[in-house]
Amino acid sequence: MLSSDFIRNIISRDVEVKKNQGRVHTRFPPEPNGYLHIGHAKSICLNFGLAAEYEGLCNLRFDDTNPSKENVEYVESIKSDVKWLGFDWGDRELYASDYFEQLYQYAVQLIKEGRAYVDSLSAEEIRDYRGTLTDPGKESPYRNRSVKENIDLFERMRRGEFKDGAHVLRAKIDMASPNLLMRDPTLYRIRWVSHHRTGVQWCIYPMYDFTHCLSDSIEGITHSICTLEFENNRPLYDWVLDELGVDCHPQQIEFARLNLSYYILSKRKLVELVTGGFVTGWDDPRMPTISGLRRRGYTPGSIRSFCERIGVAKRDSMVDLALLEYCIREDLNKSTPRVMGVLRPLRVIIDNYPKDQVEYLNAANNPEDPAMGTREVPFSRVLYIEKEDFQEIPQKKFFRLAPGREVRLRYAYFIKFVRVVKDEQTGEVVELHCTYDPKTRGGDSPDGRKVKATLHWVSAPHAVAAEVRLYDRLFLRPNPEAEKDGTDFKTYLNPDSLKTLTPCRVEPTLSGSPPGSRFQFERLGYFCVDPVDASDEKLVFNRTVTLRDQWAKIQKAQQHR
RNA sequence: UGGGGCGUCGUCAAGUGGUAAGACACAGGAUUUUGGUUCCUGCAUUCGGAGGUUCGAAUCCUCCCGCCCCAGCCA
Repeated sequence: MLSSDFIRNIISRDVEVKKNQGRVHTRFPPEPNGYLHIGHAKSICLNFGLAAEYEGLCNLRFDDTNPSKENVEYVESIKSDVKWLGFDWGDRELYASDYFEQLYQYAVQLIKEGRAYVDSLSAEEIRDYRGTLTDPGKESPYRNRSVKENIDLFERMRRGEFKDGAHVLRAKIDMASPNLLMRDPTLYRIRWVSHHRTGVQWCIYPMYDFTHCLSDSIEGITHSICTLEFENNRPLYDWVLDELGVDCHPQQIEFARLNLSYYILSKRKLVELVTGGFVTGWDDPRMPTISGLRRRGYTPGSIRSFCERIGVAKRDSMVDLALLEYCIREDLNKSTPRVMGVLRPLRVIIDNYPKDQVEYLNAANNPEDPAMGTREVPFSRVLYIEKEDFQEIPQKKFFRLAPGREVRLRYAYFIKFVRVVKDEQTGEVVELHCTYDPKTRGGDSPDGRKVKATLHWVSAPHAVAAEVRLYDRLFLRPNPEAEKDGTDFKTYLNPDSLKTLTPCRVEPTLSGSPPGSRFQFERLGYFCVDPVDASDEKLVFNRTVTLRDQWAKIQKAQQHR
């Protein structure tokens, strides 16, 4: 076993002592009320990973007990995201709503045993009766209704004789419990809402605490893994199963949910970003959703690797975004073809290059992997280079193109600066004139002369226009939710999280690239063809992540000096 | 101020009485036709704090401090 964490320790021990006959059966139980995000990926990798490691099974179970917030769009997105991440639930696509009848019968059993009652207090009254953190609650006047009356009322609740909120079914536990969840928790409420799967079949719906443990039990789950905030619910989880005397009593184990710096992983807040138009949708490449990361160009493997590296523990933590970026670079570096594209084009004229000549130069598709072959890149008298690769008055440690300098054009020639042409009005650099050394074809100098920089470039007449979207972190602060003064998290939205550049110039091999295809633009970063907005006529690239950038660090250090 | 959890490097995280793994980040250096990659090197005499037990403590005990969760007919 590669990784060791407290959950795997528990399960290993259980398997060793043949608990559950040595069987391991987990489940991933999303509520279909939003899209999955990278925090869910942690749970998915954990639950499906455990099942795989211990040769067990993992169910996909939708926890769909609150029809007013759930819908099929979410169900479909969740299925496709889990699948995309590389996991398979076989024929075990399950729904808590499939157990509604069974759950109802369990509730009846609880009533018959005198462990549940129909309460007719209003929601506000129930809140008042619950007490506070320090004061015990008091018992509802309806708490001692007879079993017969409770059964009658509960049946009529099901039949639809009452309005929303008229009655609820409550467990009869202990109104003085120091654990508020044990103060007669609600088990069923009346909701005249159509359910995305059961339609109008039901007007009463079971609550999470009643549903979850029993669904686990029904499915034969051995280890029910959830996040820390459910730790308080565990006594209730166990209470329900114990009172009902079910055969299968899974063990609930809680771990800390993921927090990622410069992002937000609260479903409620992500919904807010989507509905408020702060992003273009759930799959906006700036979103930490699985669909957003996918559109951004992240690979399933990189996300799985990330989830392995962050580990599993019980302490609240904030994982550095840099780790996620490390994982995607690591994956893409090995697998992605190199290509040249100029984001902010600056025209360069090679004065001594024959006017109508075109040469095709050989370029490696991936220096990391010769098996990926080579391609021919056209070179001509007029080229584009990156604006930031020229400085008229070079700053310290800048060793790209500048007056008097010679640099290499990748896979092409050494070129030497001749003169700069500026806009008379603005003083802006509009064009460069250079000369090339024909003896350096391919990028090597026969006289062994060295050059300090290699630039990427594109032949102007052959270049293909493209739109490039530069994405950056969504928030300015590492933890936008933690600002104590009550500031709204949206205050810290990064105004530069998206920069759209157009027209950019990319090498001709890129025309017609299929949606979703990934490339490394040399010296810039990893990009993928946007699966939504790109078309045959229009190339659109999303920047997945930049390359590590030593030069950017030097510049930053110089600024701070 | 009730109850339940958690505190090990900047960030994650192993460690379960025998003398602080690993990863990311960071800092140097080597290689390099991507200021990329790769490769070396460095990076917690110390585990929230204070006492105690022990030959020996991050691990056991006591007290203290800090952070998170719970008062939905949400999950």
